[in-house]
Amino acid sequence: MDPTLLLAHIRKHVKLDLPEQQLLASSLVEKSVKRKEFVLKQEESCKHIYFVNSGLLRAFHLSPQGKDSTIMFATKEWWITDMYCFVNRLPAMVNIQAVQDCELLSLSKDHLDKVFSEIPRFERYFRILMENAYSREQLRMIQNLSNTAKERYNTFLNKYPDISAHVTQKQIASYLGITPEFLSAIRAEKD
Amino acid sequence: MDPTLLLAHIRKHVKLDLPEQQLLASSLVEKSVKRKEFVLKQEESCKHIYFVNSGLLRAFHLSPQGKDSTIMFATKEWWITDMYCFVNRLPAMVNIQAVQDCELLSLSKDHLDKVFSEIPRFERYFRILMENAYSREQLRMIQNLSNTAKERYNTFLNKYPDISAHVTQKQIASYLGITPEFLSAIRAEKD
DNA sequence: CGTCTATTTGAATGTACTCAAAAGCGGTGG
DNA sequence: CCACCGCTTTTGAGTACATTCAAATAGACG
Repeated sequence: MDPTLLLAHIRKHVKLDLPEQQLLASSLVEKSVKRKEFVLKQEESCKHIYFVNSGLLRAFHLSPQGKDSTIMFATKEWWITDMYCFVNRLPAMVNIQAVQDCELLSLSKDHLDKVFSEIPRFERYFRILMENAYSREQLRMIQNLSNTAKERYNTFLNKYPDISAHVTQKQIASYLGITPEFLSAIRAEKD
Repeated sequence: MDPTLLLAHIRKHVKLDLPEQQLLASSLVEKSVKRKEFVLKQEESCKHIYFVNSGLLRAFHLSPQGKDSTIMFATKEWWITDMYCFVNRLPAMVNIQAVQDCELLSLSKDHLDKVFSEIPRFERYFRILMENAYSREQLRMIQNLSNTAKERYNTFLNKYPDISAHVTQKQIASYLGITPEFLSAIRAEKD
């Protein structure tokens, strides 16, 4: 169990003393997942949130008609879960699957609540994370509403070069909300 | 300055003692805005977050081409600001305008940070708010990606009956990411 | 090497947009 | 109180964007 990367990430936002770091570390469980393996499946209960030490994950929703919509990708230093179902203790609406082999730190809802109570500065760290996550979603919403598919594709490439290099076009299309065929056509346009 | 509604809202999530309530109240400034008046304009600096005591507001982005995209509506008991620009102290990307006459409580970023430091339980309240806001955006994203305009329209009507009753179709269309003409066509369909 | 999936290409279709014009509705001033 | 003005909503025709389906090609993995 190596919380080094997480502690470094936390340090960018708040200071934890040594006992706090140890308490946090004791709440974490290491989890390795292989490429294509699922960390969470739709309809399952979503009791954990994951910090990515290495690798790449994709969160996606499957509609009743089978349409695949990518909610987010998560790489090194990102937290990922089905937040809605995690906080409300409801069955998951999204699948989380490894795109590459991953090393994760897993934190259960019960442990998280305990850590919040015992380490107010960790709750601050999380408040900041949630502000950023909310802001990011809002920004994505603005862009989805006001830009064409082509513009959204270029924005995605610029914003997440490391991610776009490791996921398939099908997965990017699913993130942009278009079909793989149409993404292919967009890419074929000169410039 | 009447923080009654806000204190009641906070009480649903955390307990504040009397001195904490008073400290919070002393950080708030009452603000009345008339129908059509702007609380925030794009490019301005976004230094405040607003709690809605009464009335109805709309946050929207105007693209360089003049396309109007509604980010959110806020009614009684909602907080509203351009969160991305508020937390990062950047010029606003969204406009916030009163749809109806409003009574607001305004809280500056500096005061908010001070309140976070002095009242950890208020920071918890905010952490919960941000989790909910993030979850809600994520849910909206799933629906925007996987549902047709007609389905999104029906979802909106069911989810926010009080809002849909008070905003124009043009504003709903802008929230759904479609043109007013197309929304009109959707409504005209039987069933 | 063979199989499975991703990507490309193309034709036909459907969904949503633009533009223009008419009809409806609400607020304001005479 | 009514008439007018401005904005919203509706309607329709023509167009553009994006999807579906099918088939061919290319890549990745065991």
